[in-house]
Amino acid sequence: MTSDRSTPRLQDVAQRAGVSTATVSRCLNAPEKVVEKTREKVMRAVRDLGYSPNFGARAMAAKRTFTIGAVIPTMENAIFARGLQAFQEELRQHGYHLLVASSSYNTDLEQEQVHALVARGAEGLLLIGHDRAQRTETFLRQRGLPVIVAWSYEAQSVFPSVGFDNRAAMRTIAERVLQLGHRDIGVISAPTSDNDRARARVAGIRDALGCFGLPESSAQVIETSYGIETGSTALRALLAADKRLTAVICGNDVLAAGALRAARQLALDVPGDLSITGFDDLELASATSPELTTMRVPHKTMGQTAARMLIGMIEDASPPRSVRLEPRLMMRETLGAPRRAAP
Amino acid sequence: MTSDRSTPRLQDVAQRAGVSTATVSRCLNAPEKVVEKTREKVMRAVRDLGYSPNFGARAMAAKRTFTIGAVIPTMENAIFARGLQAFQEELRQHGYHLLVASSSYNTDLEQEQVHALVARGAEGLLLIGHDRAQRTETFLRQRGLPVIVAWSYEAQSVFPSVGFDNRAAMRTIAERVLQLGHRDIGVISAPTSDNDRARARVAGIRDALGCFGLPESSAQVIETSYGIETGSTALRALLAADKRLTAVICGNDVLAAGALRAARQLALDVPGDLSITGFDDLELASATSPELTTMRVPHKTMGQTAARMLIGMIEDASPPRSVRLEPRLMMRETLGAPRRAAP
DNA sequence: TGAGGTGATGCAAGCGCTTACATCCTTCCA
DNA sequence: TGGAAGGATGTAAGCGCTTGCATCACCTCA
Repeated sequence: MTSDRSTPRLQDVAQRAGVSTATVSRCLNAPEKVVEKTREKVMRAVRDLGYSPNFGARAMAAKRTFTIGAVIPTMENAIFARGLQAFQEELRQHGYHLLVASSSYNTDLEQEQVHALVARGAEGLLLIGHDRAQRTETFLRQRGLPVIVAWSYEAQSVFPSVGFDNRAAMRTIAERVLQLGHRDIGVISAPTSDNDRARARVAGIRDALGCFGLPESSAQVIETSYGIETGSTALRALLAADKRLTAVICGNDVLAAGALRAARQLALDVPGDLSITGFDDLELASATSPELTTMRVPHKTMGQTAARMLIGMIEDASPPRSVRLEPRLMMRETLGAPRRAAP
Repeated sequence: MTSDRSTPRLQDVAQRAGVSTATVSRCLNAPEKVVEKTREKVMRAVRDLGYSPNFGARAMAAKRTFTIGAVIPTMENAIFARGLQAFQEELRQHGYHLLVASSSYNTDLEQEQVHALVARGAEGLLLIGHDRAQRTETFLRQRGLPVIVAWSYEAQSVFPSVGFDNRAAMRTIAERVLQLGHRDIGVISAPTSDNDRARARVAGIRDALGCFGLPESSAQVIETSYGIETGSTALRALLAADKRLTAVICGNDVLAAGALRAARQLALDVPGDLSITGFDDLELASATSPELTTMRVPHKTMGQTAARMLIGMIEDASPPRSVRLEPRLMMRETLGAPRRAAP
C-alpha cells in the first residue's frame, strides 16, 4: 500500500503511525477526539513525511472549503491591493482563505474567473462594481452563492454592496472646483466601458455642472487607461484643444499625478495656472509636489466590512444589507482659485 | 440520481444530455473525440445547467492541475504586483493558472502558504528571495516540486533563481553618490530581517564605502517599514542625528519618496542641500518633483522568465538554469554634487 | 454478403479525503 | 464480578471527476 510516490497521502501517515486513516483525519480536524498518545504518534508521522492534506480531496469529502474568492480588475492598481489586504486579514481571523483572480476590466474574463473560483470551491465571492455580463449574474444566482460587490455603493443592485457613492463623491469635488470660479474645465477619466465607477464619476461632474447652470459641453472629457504616462499625455491633449483650461479633474490619483507631471514639464504653476484634482488618496497623492487635492476612499474599512458581510452570509445565511461608506475630500495643494476670475 | 442540490455535477449534465458521464468529460477535455451532434447536445446541457467542473475532483482524477503558485511578501508593494502581472500573463498563454498568497515578509507564514498552495495542487512555485525557513526548503525538496526564486539572483542557491544582483546594483548607486563627493551619507533601508534583498542592498553600500576607503560607520543606517510616511519620519531622524548629511540612499522608491517629501517640508533643496536616491523605478519615481534618481528593475522580464522556466521544469523536467538580469541606473533629478565639497 | 476495421460511446475503477456507524476496550458501580 | 456506559478507534461508503478498456454501430472492401 505504501508507494514510492513523492507526495504522501493520509494512508501513508496512517500506516507509519500504525493507525487507521480515520484517526489521522481526526487528529488533523478534531484533535480533541483523539487520545493524547495516539495524537503524538500521528503528528510525528505527519512531520516525518512532510504530509500536507490534499485540498481537493478534503473539499470533496467535507463539502466545505473555507475559501472565499475575489475578482478584482487588476493587481496593478494600488487601491485594490490595499482593500484586498484588509479583506484578507479579516478573512484570516475567521479561518477563511482568499483566492484572488483578475479580470483586466473585461466582463468576459470576469465571467471566466468567477467560474474558476467557484470550481475551486469558493463559498462566497467579492466582486468589484456593478458592471458585469448578464450570464455571470445568472450563474451566481442559480447557485445561490453569497456575493458582495465592493467599491461602489448602490441601494438597488442585484448583489448587496459595500462602498461609496462614486457619483456624489465626484460631484463634491467638481462643485468645489466650480465654486472657486473655474469655468474652463477638463476631465481625465479612466475608460468608462465595463466600469460603472468611472462612469459614475463622470456623471458626478456633469451633475455639478448642471447645478451651476452650465452645459455639459463646458467640460471636455478625455478617457485614457491607467498610468502616470497616460495621464501626462491626456493633459497635453486637453491643453492642445483648449489653452484656456484652468482646472483638470482626474478620475484617479495616478492620472492626476501624470497630469501634474505634464504641467510641471510645461512650466505651468499648479494651482496658480492650473488646478488639478485626483481621486482615491493613494500614498502617491501626498508624495507629489504640490500634494494632490483628492478624495479619500475608505479602502480598509471597505475590505473589512466586505469580509464580515460575506462570512455572515455563509455562516448564518444572514440577510445581507448594503453598507454605504463616506469618502472624505482631502484639500491639499493642487486646487486653488483661477488666477483671473471667470468672465 | 438527479438532485435538488444547487450545484450541478457531471452526472446531471450527462443525464440531461442523455449520454454517459465519460462522454461529457470528453466533450470538456478532448472535444475532438466526440462526434459533433453529441457534443452539441452536451454543450447545451452544460449551458442550461450552468455547469462548472469541480476543480478538486478533476485534479484528483487527472493528477494534473495546470496551476502554479506564487508566494509574495505583500500585495501592497507595487513591484510585486507588476512582476506578478507579467508572470500571470505568461502562464495564461501556456494554459496555466496562477494562485497567489502573501507572506508579510514572515518565514513562518511563508511556510504555511507554501503548504496551502501545494495542497491546492500547485505544480510549481514562485518564491521571492532566498531567506526562508529550513523546513520549507526541506518540504519542497522532499516533494521535488519545481521552484523558482525571483527578485534576487544568486548563483549558488538551493533553488534556481531569476533576478538581479541586489548588492552589486546598490553598490553602483552608492559609488555614484561617493564619486560626486558626498561623504556624509544616510541610509534608509527596509527591514533586513527575513529579507535578503534588503540586506544585500545595505551590503552593497558598505562595499562602495570600502572601495572609497571609508569606514562602514561613515554611513548611518536606519531601518523602517514600507511606506511614504515612514520614509519621511526616517529622514527626519537621520537629520536629527547628523545635520551635515548631504545624501540619503534609500532601499526603495517609496521610502525615497517619503524622504523627498520630508526634505521639502524642511525646506531643503534637493539635490542642492540633499541628494536622495531610490530603488525599483516604480511609476512613483517619475511622479515626484524633482524626479527620483533610482535603479530600474526589469520586473516584467523577470516575471515572464520565471514563468517560462517554471513551465519548462514542469513539462520537460528540464534542468533549470539561473538567469541574471541587469538593472539600470536611471539618473534623474534627485542626485547631484554636494554644495560644499567634502573636507 | 460477411469479415475486419474504425470510430464513438459506455462501464467502472480509482484519485485522497471525511464521517456515520460499528466495534472494541476501559472504567465504574451494584 | 458482571454488565452497562462511554470513549477511542476502525470500517467503508461516498464526494465528482478522468480514463483504460470493453462494447457497439457502422462502413469498407473483397
